[in-house]
Amino acid sequence: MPTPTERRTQAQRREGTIGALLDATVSCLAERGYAATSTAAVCAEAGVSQGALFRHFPTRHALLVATASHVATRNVEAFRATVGADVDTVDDVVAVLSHLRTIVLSPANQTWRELLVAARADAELRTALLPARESLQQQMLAAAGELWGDRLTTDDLAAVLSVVVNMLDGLAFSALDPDPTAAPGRTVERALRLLAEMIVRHYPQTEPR
Amino acid sequence: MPTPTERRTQAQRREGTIGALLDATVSCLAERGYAATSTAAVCAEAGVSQGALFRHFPTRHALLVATASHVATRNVEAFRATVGADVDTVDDVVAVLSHLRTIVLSPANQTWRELLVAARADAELRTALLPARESLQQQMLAAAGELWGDRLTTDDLAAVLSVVVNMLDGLAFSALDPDPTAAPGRTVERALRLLAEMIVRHYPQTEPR
DNA sequence: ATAAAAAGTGAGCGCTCGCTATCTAAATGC
DNA sequence: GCATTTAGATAGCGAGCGCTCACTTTTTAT
Repeated sequence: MPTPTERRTQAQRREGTIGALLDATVSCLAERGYAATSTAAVCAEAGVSQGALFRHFPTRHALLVATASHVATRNVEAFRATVGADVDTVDDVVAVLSHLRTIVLSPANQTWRELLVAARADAELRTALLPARESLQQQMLAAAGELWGDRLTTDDLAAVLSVVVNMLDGLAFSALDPDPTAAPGRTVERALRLLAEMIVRHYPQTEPR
Repeated sequence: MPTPTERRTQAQRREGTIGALLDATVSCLAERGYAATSTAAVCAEAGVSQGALFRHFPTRHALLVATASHVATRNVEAFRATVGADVDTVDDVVAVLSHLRTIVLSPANQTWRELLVAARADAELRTALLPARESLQQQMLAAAGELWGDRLTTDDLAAVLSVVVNMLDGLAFSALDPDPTAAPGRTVERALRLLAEMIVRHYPQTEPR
């Protein structure tokens, strides 16, 4: 006799399969890419039938948009978690940048980037992703403000944030190798340290606390 | 009677259609994205039949790889053309960065980036693109060395190049709007100027010429 | 207990994909 | 001039795509 599968309410069943589908979409996008994330692949990964998918999401587009906002909240939470340590020396900034880099290389961020790239050629997806993009940027700015808000103006903060996250995103795009630490020549580490040095030199600490 | 179509050698015909196919692939990738760049779409854009495509390229993969090296040479040429002006003041560096940004947003670079993203989920494409990637990076480093080689060591040059091009690539990925100049708040311009200021402060000019 | 509603299944439809086979047109070697 | 080789056109094949529909299973309301 198989396990009698304890009773669940309809809301619980619904929530469960929707969550499984969203998680499956995230991992599919992160490790197979946008084109290979077919509805069949997602359903296989989630362990449900295609009919179940199309009951909760009217179209593939809707599934992807829902996944986008799903990972967007995760991403901003991961970013906020980075904030917290004091950053005074160059080494402190290097540590923050390295930590940010691992976050940027996480599956959730890979997923987000994959959707952003797909949105460039897809007007519907682009407009659907717009609110999440703006909210994400705003929340990241707010989180950064809690860390360095006493040293930089909001404009400067936005500028340095743009430099840092865009550089890390660019690195993530050009880092095709599965093992990013085995980069030849350590130019990435050098670049991150250079950026840290430039930042602390340009925005020296106001005074020791 | 239709135009009698002046006589061409077989080599000329071959070269002509191959060039048309490569150019069509570039524009398709740049404005429709990787997934929508089907063999039918490329042939329609190039004005040839599918049979003609598969005569010269055994598979879609081969067409894309050929297109990759095609645009790679264009990109390094465009980058070299940027080198030439003296860069002493912050405004000079800002001008160079802005020019680099327009290059990075060009169709040839969009194509290259689209292929890079697709290569992340495609092992064959990834290995096929590897030599072009390395040669591109090396040539860009050499070109940068001609401009700033007298001020920076090779390692420092590689680091600052990594920071600059990765940030510009990241900007290109997050710039989904067709009109990049109409960005809200001018944070991009602020970020570019900040980066320029940090660079000239960190690497001051040795002496006036 | 039973009817209604919601959740989940799986076969399959129309369509487009990359690619092939068969053909005609054009250039080349003799 | 004629046979051979090369370039290009066209129809269509098998596979996979997003998605629908008739159906069963599970929960809910009475």
